[in-house]
Amino acid sequence: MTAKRDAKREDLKGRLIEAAQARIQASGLAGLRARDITADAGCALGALYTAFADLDELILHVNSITLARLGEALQQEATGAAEPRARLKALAKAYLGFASDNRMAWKALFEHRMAPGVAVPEWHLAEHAVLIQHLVEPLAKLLPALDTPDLLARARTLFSAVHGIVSISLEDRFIGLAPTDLESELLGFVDTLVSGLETERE
Amino acid sequence: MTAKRDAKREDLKGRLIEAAQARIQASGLAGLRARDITADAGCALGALYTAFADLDELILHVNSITLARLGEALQQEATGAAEPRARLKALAKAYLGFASDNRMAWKALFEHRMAPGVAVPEWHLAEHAVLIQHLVEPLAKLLPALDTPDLLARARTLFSAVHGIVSISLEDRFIGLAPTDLESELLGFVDTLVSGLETERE
DNA sequence: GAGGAAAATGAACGGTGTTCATAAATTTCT
DNA sequence: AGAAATTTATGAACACCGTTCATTTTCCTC
Repeated sequence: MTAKRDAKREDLKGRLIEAAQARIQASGLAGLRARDITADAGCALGALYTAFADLDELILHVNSITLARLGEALQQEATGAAEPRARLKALAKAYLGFASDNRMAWKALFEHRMAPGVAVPEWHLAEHAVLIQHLVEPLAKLLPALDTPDLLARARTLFSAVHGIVSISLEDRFIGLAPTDLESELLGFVDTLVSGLETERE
Repeated sequence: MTAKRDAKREDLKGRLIEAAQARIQASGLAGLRARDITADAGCALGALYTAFADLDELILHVNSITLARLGEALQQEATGAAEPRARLKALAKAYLGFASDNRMAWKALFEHRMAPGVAVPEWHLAEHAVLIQHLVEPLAKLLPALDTPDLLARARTLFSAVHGIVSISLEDRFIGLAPTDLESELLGFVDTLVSGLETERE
């Protein structure tokens, strides 16, 4: 029976993930240090490498949890309005809300890069894909003539556009908008795009 | 007369910028090493810190040059078509073309982060703002009722959306589109958005 | 409980950006 | 033009990073 071993191992993994999550939330991905994480988790520096292959793998697990939380936030909105326009706007608003409420964790999702030549694991790519799935259903109602591959492409494009708007606004690179202006700007954008889709359908 | 001093100083700066630019183009921002740059530029390691405050300042100068080249690429397209729809599509296409032709340099524009607590210098923010300016004129034709602040907000939103579509597609995070599909998807997006803007105007 | 296997430890390693006493080069003064 | 003063180039040294590994400690099997 190796119960105690496995339990300790899982406990250590959990504490490391939690510590890394807290550090990311506080100082962002750039401020993440293996020595800080292990100190917070109450273990030795080397213990991190008995639980995970390297820091990247640990970050991937933190991002997994963030994606799950983001997925829940979107799921709540997706079950609300039935009309495609209202639902897409609700999803965009929820995405913006999550991003500004969990700024550092959300930024980590897209800032993190694997070591050169190392691909993102398949299971993590699949978790990202879920974000797009929420858009397919309302888009299908809006564009009944499209087949599945085309719908997926449109959904990915729409997600990318919304992500770009949220992303650039929450960075300091361009002159920022007030949060309330950002929301109305984003919802206006979705409105315009939906109107365009309806027009083209005719 | 301090002519020789200034000339040498400018020459050193130029060689460092050129070396950094080549390294970024070859291995990206993540593969940039102070020792590699100074070796390529033919100077000692410490010389970098007599020409620039730190690596960040050097990267900022490389990004400046990239922004200037991107600006030229957009300028060429901006003087072509007169119709707003055609011009916005030409600009989006040019942006995508520049991004895929200069992938590493383009990525560096948005991946680079200053040290924590240090703001991006004003002169560099201004260089970014130029990207948006190209969109204002065609948008003004499309939306004659809007005042300047609103036009700027719409232009920034449109740029962010196009940037998001290009950005996520050129990364490996989501399932990628073939380059040719990406272009038609992007142009279709601009088409839809312009149609939406025309509809709402009525 | 004894013996063996697995895991935790933290000092040590190689590599990073940055600094700094020293040396070289350039300008200024007489 | 030559000497003194000032600025700049140098690269070894520093602090810090992720990661490794011989050693110790803990846990499982018998």
